[in-house]
Amino acid sequence: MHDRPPTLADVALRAGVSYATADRVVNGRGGVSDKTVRRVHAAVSALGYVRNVAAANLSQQRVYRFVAVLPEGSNAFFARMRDLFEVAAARMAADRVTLAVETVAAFDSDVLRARLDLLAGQGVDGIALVGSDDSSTVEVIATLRSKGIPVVTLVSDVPGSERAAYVGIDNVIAGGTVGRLMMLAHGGRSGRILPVVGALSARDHADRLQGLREVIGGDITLASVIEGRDRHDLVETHVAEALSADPSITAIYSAGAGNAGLIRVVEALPATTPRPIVILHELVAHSRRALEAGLIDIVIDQRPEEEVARVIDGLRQLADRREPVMTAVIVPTIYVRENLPPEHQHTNTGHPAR
Amino acid sequence: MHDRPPTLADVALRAGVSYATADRVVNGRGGVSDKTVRRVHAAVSALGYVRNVAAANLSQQRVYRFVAVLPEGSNAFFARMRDLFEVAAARMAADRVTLAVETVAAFDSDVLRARLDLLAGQGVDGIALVGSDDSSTVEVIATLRSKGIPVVTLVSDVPGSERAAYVGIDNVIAGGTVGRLMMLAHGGRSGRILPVVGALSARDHADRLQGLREVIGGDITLASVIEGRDRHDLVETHVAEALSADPSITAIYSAGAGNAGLIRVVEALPATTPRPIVILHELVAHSRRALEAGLIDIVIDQRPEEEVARVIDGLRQLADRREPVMTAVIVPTIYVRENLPPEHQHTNTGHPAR
DNA sequence: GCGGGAATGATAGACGTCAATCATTTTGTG
DNA sequence: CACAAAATGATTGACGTCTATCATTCCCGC
Repeated sequence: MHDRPPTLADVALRAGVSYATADRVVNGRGGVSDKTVRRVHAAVSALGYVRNVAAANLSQQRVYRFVAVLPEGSNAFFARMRDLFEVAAARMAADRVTLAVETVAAFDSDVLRARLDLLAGQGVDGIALVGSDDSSTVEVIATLRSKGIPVVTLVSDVPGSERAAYVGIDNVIAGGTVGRLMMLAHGGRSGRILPVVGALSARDHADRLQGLREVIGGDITLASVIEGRDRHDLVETHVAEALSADPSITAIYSAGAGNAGLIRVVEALPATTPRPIVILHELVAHSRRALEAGLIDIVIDQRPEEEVARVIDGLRQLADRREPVMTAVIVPTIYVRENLPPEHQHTNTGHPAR
Repeated sequence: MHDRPPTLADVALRAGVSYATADRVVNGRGGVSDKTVRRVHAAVSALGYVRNVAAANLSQQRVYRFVAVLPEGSNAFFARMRDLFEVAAARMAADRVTLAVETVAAFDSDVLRARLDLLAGQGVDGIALVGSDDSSTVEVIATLRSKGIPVVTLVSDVPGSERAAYVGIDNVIAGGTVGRLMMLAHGGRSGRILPVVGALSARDHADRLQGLREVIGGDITLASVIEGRDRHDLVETHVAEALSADPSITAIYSAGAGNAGLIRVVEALPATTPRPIVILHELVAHSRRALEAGLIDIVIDQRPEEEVARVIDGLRQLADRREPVMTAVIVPTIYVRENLPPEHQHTNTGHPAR
């Protein structure tokens, strides 16, 4: 028979107490004798009672207000992330969760601070932001926290801050993964890897290089690091120079952005010699095309979809004061030409109301 | 100000109609003039109304009853999947979704059929099952469907059946991914891959081999296929034999189960010569340990966690008659030693009620 | 055994939607 | 203009939980 799930009224009946008492127990309002508490708990587990969250949320008419702050600009990765947040926001509207996506000038911590201060005054239940490694951000997070607004860092952590959680990959692990693949691709032969980063001072890029170094061994060496400022044009010229200057280079690892430039260099390489092994980060339009065209070998991706999902999940848990919240480590994913996920749609796929 | 999300009453007011009429429109009950329909729709989008699913579910007191049918036995992969389903079931109880996990003797379609017939009579809202390629299963699915019970196939599809969706990897793609990695690992040199499957008659294993064949080229050849019946002992003896018989083997690809035997062989290999490249499927306890120990190179995983999540999602959508449901293609994931996800906990992490 | 505080009971309104029912108004047709 | 049919309005109870208030019973120390 279709037995409906037990309600709190059922529990009260079973425990031989009134609804009010059962409610006092399950909601921890106090003023109930130990004996009765035990009786109610026994009834709860005997019946397998779980409170109906739909009803609970309805009665409390709880509304979650979250804000995601992303760096603005044309960077393909963050554009995708913005997109993902917006899709997620649309889908969550039905659950009374509002998620506003904001952009601030990248790395301008004053603007960020001003914006966050403003938000703090408006009853926001949680904030997700892309961390940067300066003291100003640490302070802002502390301020928000003191006002009871939890902050989740995303993609890049703010070490030493009071962020409730970090959602993103461990960049040392990502670099190590690349190192392992480089070892595999060289198969015991000697080789020389050309590392390309945005800037060595950027924490995440440095971490990736470190991870790489920890794993490679044998006859694999590193050429001197190119700093491309994450700009296509600079990466292009510097990599082209390095390749012609050092013919012993067998592989390229780009730990940062500006990969369209790198891809152009590879494309222009003479077809006579085997091209170097190329591994780079983030599956976006141009890296995807290059992978499909066989210009590069592997893309390491941090799965922004999953990051977005976890951020929202984490924010919701925090808003419900349901600690502890896990520091969700996302593991970097390896894409080759064959296991690419279906191309991402730009259209907002909102569910029609039935 | 904290404006609460608009309710249907707000929409009605805005549209200048009664609540009843607004309800008729949004729930498609008919009997409303076109003009009014348009007015209501305009109000809906003007206010950004989204129906409160919590309230809706509450009023309808909808209970979803799903069943997942998995093959029984000690197979590590399905044991993990069972686990995942059970954890998911516990977590979903709060949402009035019940998910029963059942096991039937693997590949015994008569038992499966009997079980499913029984379930069909008991008001189940959806069934997930691991497909097999026989006509009996096709029939059962058709019967269920005719009774209005949607079926989702999992891990292995039932081609030509009326399943509403398939959740799992495309095995040709998985094999192709392995092929690409094999090419990369051989780096232009010649090589010989030893393929190990459970049985060539198994659709999924054959697909994986086909995918492999499509991608490899150059000087890479395939040794003759070993059929290990997915049994550790058989795999162990056959692979050991093949390796000593053919010293030109540079790589092993195991498309099926029984990999503990394969790992034992690799472990026993003399340390003098470089060991072959080893790629196999499914991240379970023993494959994980082998990867960590450097005995194997790569594990291809189908992310059972994601599959479980999608199955449940899909079943819910189907139960709500919210077609069309996507045939969710899950992309195989590549694990090397460095990017392994955190070890999976066997404990049920149920959320405490607040 | 009496007073007082603690424990428990009883009950009601609110949340937003769904699914009814019945009453009333508008519209179209001859 | 009358009349039926179509469209719309008005209203109600139910879903399960939360929160609140007030009434009642219990137990303890004196």
